[in-house]
Amino acid sequence: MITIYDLAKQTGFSAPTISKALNGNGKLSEETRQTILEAAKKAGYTANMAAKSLSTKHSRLIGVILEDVAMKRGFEHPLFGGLLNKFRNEIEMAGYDLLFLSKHFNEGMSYIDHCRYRDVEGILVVNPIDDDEEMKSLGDCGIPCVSTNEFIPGVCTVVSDNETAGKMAAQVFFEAGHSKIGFLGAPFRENSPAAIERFKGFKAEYESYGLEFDERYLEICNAWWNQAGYEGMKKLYERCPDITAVFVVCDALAFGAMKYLLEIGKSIPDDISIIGFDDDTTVLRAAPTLSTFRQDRDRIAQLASEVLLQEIAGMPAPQVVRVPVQYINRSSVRRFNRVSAMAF
Amino acid sequence: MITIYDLAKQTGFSAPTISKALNGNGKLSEETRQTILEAAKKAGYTANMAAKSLSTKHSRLIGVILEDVAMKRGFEHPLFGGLLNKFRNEIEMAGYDLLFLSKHFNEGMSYIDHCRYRDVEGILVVNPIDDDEEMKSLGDCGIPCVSTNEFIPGVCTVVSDNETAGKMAAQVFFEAGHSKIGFLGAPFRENSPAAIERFKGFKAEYESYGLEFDERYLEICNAWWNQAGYEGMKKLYERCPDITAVFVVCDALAFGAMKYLLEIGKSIPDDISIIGFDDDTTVLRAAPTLSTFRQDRDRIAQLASEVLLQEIAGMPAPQVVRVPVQYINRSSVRRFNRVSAMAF
DNA sequence: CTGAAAGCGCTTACAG
DNA sequence: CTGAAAGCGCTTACAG
Repeated sequence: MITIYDLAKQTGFSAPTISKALNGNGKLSEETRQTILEAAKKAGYTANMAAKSLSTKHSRLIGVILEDVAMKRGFEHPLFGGLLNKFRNEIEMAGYDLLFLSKHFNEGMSYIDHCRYRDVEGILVVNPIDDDEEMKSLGDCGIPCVSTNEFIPGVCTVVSDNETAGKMAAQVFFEAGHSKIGFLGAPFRENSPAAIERFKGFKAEYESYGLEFDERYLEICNAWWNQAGYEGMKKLYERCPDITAVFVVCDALAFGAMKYLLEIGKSIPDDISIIGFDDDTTVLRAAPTLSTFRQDRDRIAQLASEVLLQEIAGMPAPQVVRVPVQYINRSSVRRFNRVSAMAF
Repeated sequence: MITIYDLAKQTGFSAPTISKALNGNGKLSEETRQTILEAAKKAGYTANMAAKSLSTKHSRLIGVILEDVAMKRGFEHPLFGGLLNKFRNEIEMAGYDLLFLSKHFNEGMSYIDHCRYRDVEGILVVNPIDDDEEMKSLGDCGIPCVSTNEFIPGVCTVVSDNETAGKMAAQVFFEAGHSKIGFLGAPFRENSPAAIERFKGFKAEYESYGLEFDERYLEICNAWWNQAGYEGMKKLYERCPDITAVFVVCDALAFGAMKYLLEIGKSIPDDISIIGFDDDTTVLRAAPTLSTFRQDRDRIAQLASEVLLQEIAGMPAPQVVRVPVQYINRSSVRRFNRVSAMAF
């Protein structure tokens, strides 16, 4: 391993001068800078980040909270995997590396201790454990922080515009001639906007048509996973067999719901129309292909990295950044003809 | 941030003594060790890894090569996402953190330079770019290395027993009464065992029944992705409409193949049976559910981490470690009755 | 424009 | 069993 001192010897300059040349700061004659850079290149010099980090207090590390227990699926999450790809690219362009925060060291080191241990400069919260007490203190731990789902006090959240999406879902169904529309939700957790906000928008739009939303048409599944969608759909359908459409709060649940409906001999969309949420990478595999709202993973990741980098640079961050969602019409929504549509 | 010197002042011992107590090495009286540990706990002391790393040359970092360009899908890969979850857990239990190696810094830093930059102690190669020249030198870069797919000179590969799986696929079909069996492959790349080995086993088993495998029944799709499976299946079927079964080299391709077959009005498995490979997390969503070979992500990850940790500890590694694959029978294979079966 | 000195927080021989 | 000294590779004021 070759160091700054080796370069110093080779070029005849001092270590601090080498450092300045390499980092492009301080005043140096163009000539010596060139000499040094060439020597560094020739020698195959690579800086040692541990030393840099120790003396500058800048580790160039971004901590990521991404859990894989229970229904959290770590890298396998259908939304967060793509988001992380993009976030990683953005952050690397800025010279940072990702470091996954963990509580698995020494009988349960906290996330914040892990950050101190590695001198992490910023934190991306993707997927914390439900109701993790530590989340409450993240906002004032002194490390810049951004979240891409959960609301955390004092932390900027970059998240899809769920409420508008909920409204759009209701609109799509209304315009296609539906009026008996079910809502298949997931647990309404205070800090997790996804399910609550989508329902809020959906209900508001529904009622803006002068109708009252019957709470019997709302079924909250007990998780975000296929089987929960299957069971939720069963309950909803058995309670309200008159529904002609269902807005499902995520694609995974929608697949479960479709499975149930197909099993009992219903046709989608002829008997029952479905709209999902996420635009899961595998949506195209199932038949019928699911109409859904695409969450813009790339945009969320990009904005999250921008906000975080700005915070690291000392600038303030907004409390929430909303990212528009796109409705993708495939083949799970039936359009009634004009007459039927006017009939409701 | 509290340091070892703070603890030294508080307890009256010297910095080296604090260090020994904290690390549990060197000879120390049980009493002073306890005093120091308590003080550290009380003060909320967290070691600084940059300093540790600089003085010990041990970063406790494992570099991971995981690309997301082209058909590589980074965190979204259906097999590698789960593998990484498990690998991450294993490696964290051993006190290491993951660090994703990148070529995105300073106009194209190499993986190896990235490793030196961060003092990475070991490398996991999950998903390199095809024919990356740098892979050739990885084996003798001096950093312990393990691969979970690609064959790399001088690097241990932990990988599914593809050849046996290929044999099993042929067996399953034969036992179900099929004899006109197609093979839908993916690019045969020299260093990438998946497609080649599965075909090799399949063909060997096929021929062990005294039949000759007609190369017209082999179709190589041009990628590992749905659309390629669709197109490959179209070619294969148009060339050999007499097939009653197809072994597809991965589930993603199988979904595309099934889509084509369903579109032209074929029934699966009544007209054509399909066996896939991987056991994609979303296999259950499509109808019919795909019979496939489950690659044991957890076991591969666990063995890879064991091998890597051992290498780091200075022990030699085997060249290849094979992990058994499990056939999962779902609903995409038709069983002919005994008479038909005897007829082939 | 360039360099000598000191420091970042920790560990490693080596004394005692 | 405990501590003084030196070093890991780099950077930051501060002189000159």
